[in-house]
This record gives sequence, structure tokens and C-alpha cells, in this order.
Amino acid sequence: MCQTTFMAKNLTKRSDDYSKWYNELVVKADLAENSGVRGCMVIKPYGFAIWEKMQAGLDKMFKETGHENAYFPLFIPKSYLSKEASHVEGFAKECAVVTHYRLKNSEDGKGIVVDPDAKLEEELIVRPTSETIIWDTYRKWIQSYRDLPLLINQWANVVRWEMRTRLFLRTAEFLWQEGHTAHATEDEAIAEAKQMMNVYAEFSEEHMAVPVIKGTKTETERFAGALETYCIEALMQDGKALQAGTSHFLGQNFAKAFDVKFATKEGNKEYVWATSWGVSTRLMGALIMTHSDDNGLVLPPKLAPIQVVIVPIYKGLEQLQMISDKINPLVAALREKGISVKYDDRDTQKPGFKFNEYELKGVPVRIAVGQRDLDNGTYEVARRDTLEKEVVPATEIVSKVEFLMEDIQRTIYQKAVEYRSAHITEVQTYDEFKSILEEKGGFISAHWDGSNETEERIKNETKATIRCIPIDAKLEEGRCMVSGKPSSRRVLFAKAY
RNA sequence: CGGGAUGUAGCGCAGUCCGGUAGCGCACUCGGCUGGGGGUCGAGUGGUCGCAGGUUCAAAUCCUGUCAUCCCGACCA
Repeated sequence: MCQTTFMAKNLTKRSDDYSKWYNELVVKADLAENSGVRGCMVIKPYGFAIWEKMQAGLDKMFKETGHENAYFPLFIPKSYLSKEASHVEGFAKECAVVTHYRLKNSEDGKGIVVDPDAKLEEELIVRPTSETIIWDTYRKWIQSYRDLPLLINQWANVVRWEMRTRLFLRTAEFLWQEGHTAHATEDEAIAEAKQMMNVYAEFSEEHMAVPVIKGTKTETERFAGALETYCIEALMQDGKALQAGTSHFLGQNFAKAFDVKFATKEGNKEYVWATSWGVSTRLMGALIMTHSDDNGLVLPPKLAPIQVVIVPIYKGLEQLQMISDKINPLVAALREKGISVKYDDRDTQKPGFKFNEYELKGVPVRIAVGQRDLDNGTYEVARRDTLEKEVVPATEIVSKVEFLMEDIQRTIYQKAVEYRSAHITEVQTYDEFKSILEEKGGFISAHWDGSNETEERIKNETKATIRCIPIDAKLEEGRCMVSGKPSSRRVLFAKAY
């Protein structure tokens, strides 16, 4: 195989300004752009195609674990939100509120204004999450242990009025799924919450090729209204952590707030046990930042809208026709294998332009065909992850592409695992902690005394937070790096998105 | 909500200090030569300079007000 040097893309290098690189990449790869509405993005067809593949993969896994989809309203009466105390406290500061239902022409005739006569009796909140409206509904759905468990998911948009937004990573409106389940016992609800964390981890690693660490959140980082929050945490190439998904054990908090009781076999009335779990378009951010490079996006084959692009190289339309005659059966053969192929025979762009464009868009495999290949019975095959090019006999092309689909998926995952392994650092002292945080970044594994005060102090002094208490952390006697108090296991710190 | 900045062509910017014909790069349109890594030459299209007032013979430029956006902080999937 050979590796060629490329003309520099019009893309900021990661090493120059990681944040700028990300912002430019999202726009230049045609994934999304800012809209006329502050903090809200337009997801463009190419970006949305990736999201649709994520949805399809996740939805299948949800259904395999017994969940059904439903849909609940966008608007939530204000009074619902206040029924669960810690929940309202967590979300009140970032809610969009509907106060009126009508507009009218303004006095000067130049525009429209809110009609003051059309004030709502009770304001409506645009959902920041749907626990309240869903639990208000569940009260009607659940009477008996026979109605349980109730396993529902919804695909929806939600709004959280964020101060500072970034495409995919934090937008005022975002797309997500939220699962809301009800169970007869505490153990069953906890098992559900853990199961969904595992589903998320599996999806992230198998489909997105993004390795994650499973764990639980500390009390202060927990979801508003949850007794336990399970999470998956990924590490980005700039050494910052990204919370990729959360699954919450809600105890009986919402059942009590919305009076959802069921009759047990013995005929007693008991409150049901709840979970909720979600992942959002933020996963797009994780996907982009984990794999991509200075040449653009790098997509895992399993989520790439276009897995193989074929670029003809020709002089004159007559030659293009000869190439097309050769390529059409190949396209059919690849599609037969379930591979999504694009044959880009646009005469309006040059091959070099196309090469760059598809690299920017992260298409995993590119096949180039010119007269030379027709003469030799070959194709030039380039893989996006390593940028290696290889000349492959026509007879082997289909199996070569099938191999690359597997190999690229595996290779980028492995690369991400290696990066993460190299960026988990164990420290003993707070000084060591601070210097690693500043100079190297990544996850820092350290002893912590378990107190909110210490956690808060570290956050204030270093901006690092406890990302999670890893599920598989081994028990290890130690002393908190800050207070010196005893600790029984290490937790993971990082600066986070 | 505190601190800083910016609004000029689809995008990115210069011009503003010191008032006097609206500019540049990319993109776009047409044509020629090209075609194995963002080709090239030529000819074009496109802007009431964020908005509203004011000063002046004359305002992108000076003054007043206003709106919007971005960046840095406190909050967050």
C-alpha cells in the first residue's frame, strides 16, 4: 500500500485550535449549521442521515429489550413541572414558556404583536424532558401489577434554554430519545436502569466505535429527581470527557409526585418504581470528535450514509460511458451485499475535488476508476481511516470492500481505545492531579473521600468534575488526594463538555 | 445577568481614525483549454454598508438612540 501526501484542506488543524476545528468540520462536512434562531441548529441531510442510522440501531436494541415507542406532548402545563421538587429545581432555569396563543396586527400596521387578550390561563412549558407529562399519564395506565412493567420509549425534541451553545454538543433544541419505565419492584427498576446503560455502551462501542466507561454519577452530578444515575463517558481527542448517555433509577419519586399506585397480588396499594434513560444528538458530537482528523470526518462504516463512493476519472463523455458500463454492475454487486454505494459521475466537478469532498465527509471507502484501470482490470481503493491507497484486481473488489467495512470499523475503534488507555492516569496527590490535568488531560483516576465539599472544591479550583464512579472499579484502600480521608476505590475525574 | 467585541455581496473580510464614484478573496453565471488529488485563462452577475434619527453641499465613515450576533465568565444531555 502507498500513502500519499495531500493538499492541505481548508480546515483548521486540531493541534492549532481543537474547538475551531470541530466547528468548521461540522459545517464543512455538511452535517449541520446554525439557524436564524439563537442556539438552534439546522441538521442538514448528510448529518441527519447519520442520525437516522443511529436511531435505527438504537430503536432496534430498545425493541429487542422489550420496549415500545409512543409519543407525548411537546407542551407541559407549568403546574406539572413543580410536582417533583428536585426536578423543577434542576430545570426551571432553562425552560421556554408559552404564555399566549394568538398574535394580531400591530397598531402601526407594520408588524404583528402578541395579543394581550390571548393570555393562557396556565402557562405551558416546552418540555426540557418528559418525566412529568409521562407520569401524569401513567397514573391512568397503571392500576395493577398486571400492568407492569410498563416499558415505553419516545423519540422527540426537547428544549433547554442554554446560555452557550455548540452544534450537536449543546443546542437549545435537540433531538433525543427518552425511555420511561414503571416497575413493581425496586430491584427490577434498578436492573432496567443498568440494562439500558449497557445497551447504550454496546451501541456506542459496536456501532459508533466509540469506547466508553460505564459508571454511576456522584450525588451532585445526578439527574434532577433521580436516586442513581448510570452513565457512559467517552474521551475526546482534546482530552476532555463527554457524557454520551445516562440512565436513571428514579425510585418512587415520580410515582409519589403523580400518585401512581398499583395493586399488588396481595391486594395492597404500592407506589411503582421508575427509570428514565436518554441519548441525544450529542452522540453526533461524540462520533465526530472521536474519529475525525485534519482532513475531515472519519465515519465508522456502520453509521456512514455512504459506505463506498466510486469516482470515475475520464477525458470526454465517451470515456465516461465506458467507465459507467463497467461500474454499473459493480454498484449492483455491492448493493447486493447490503453496502451503500454512490457512483459520483457528476461531470461538473473534477476528480480531485471529489476526492477531497468525500474525505471531508468521511466516506469510509473510495474507489477510483480511469482508463488505466480499464486497461489493467483493476480499481484504485482508498480507505478513509488510514488514507492508504491500493490497486485491487477487479475480480477481488467486492470481497475487498466487504473486508474494509469490517476492518475500518475495527481499526478506528481500536485506535480510540488505545488513545483512551493512554489518557487514563492514576494519581496519588492533588498536585500530581493538577499537573496531569493541565499538561496531559484525559481521565484522571484518583481517591476521593465521597463528600460533596471535596468534589465542589476540586471543581472550583481545577474545573475538573467527577465523570463517574466506574462500575468495574476494583476495591482499593486509599486516601482522598485532597482531604486525606480514607477511600475505598478510585473515581474518574476529567474536564468535560 | 456581568466583562469584551462585531454588524459592509451568498460566505470571509478591507475601507471608518482623517466625510467626497462601493472594494478584495472565495462562491456563483457564460465561454475556451483541461481532466489519476480542491485545474486554468477570459468575460460577467450580485450590496439602500444592521435599523431609526441627527450634523453636513455631501455620511459606510461623525453624533445620538436602538436591535442583533459572537467571544469570555456563572448553568447544562
